[in-house]
Amino acid sequence: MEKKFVRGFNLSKTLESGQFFNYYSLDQQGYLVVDGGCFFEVRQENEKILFKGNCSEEHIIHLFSLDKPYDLILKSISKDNNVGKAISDNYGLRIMRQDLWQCVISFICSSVSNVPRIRSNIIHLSELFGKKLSNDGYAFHLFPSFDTLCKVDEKDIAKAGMGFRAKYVKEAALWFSEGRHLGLKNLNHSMAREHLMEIKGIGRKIAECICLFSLGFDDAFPVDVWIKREMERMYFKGKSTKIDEIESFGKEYFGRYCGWAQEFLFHNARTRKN
DNA sequence: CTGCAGGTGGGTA
DNA sequence: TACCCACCTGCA
Repeated sequence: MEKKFVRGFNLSKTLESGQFFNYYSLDQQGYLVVDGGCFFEVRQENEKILFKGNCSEEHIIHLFSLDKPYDLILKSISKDNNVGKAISDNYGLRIMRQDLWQCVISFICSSVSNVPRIRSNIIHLSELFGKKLSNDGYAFHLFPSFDTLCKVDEKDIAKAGMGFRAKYVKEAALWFSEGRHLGLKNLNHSMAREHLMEIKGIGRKIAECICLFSLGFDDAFPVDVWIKREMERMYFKGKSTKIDEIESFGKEYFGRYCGWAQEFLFHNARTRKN
């Protein structure tokens, strides 16, 4: 196991916050994390993370955004008691930057769905089409490549249980195999979002998720029904408000790290009792 | 059994 | 532009 000292990081909260789906719980608060073709075992002991796998420390730092100025970010989005409380309840939660292809498929699967089901879709896709590996006496699968999935029949993709989204998964695989994703990392936020929306099954909200959870645009602000309800309650006196209006309010109010504010509010709304 | 869920695309006025 | 509704499937 390699070790790394970390501050302002909570592994469990980050992995289980609904931004990332390809992980398995192991014994002793450990996880197996799969990020595209990369995998590692990881666990946290206070301000130390222990990890072992086929990817570098740099990859893990990038994946968990450990290179970003956490306390500065928190300070910049701490506008009021609503976010302040969400932050203190979830200190250590970070935005990840996961493998682009895996992120695209995960969020295509997210429409009108829920976290357990999205995880199930991703894991089934991996079991059906991803490379099988063994590690310390257990087996798991890498996430299948787009080159693999673009040769698979849509009907077979659907066996992973994503229903009507299977055709969008297939379309995304073809889009990637044509190399359409290659320039994405050089585009600015709004160009990248527009480009992603060329894929059927990716609209505004999912494109923003990919910008935030893979491409590292800290000012992406996806508005789903959870955030919508939460922000209507907090900032619009409970009045039903258009998604566009909530998005522009969020960007204006929270500033260049508004995506991080979104994640804290989202997590807060989703885990609230009752 | 019915109804609904972390959106989107396609159709209509 | 602004609505409406079907869409797979799992789970209440």
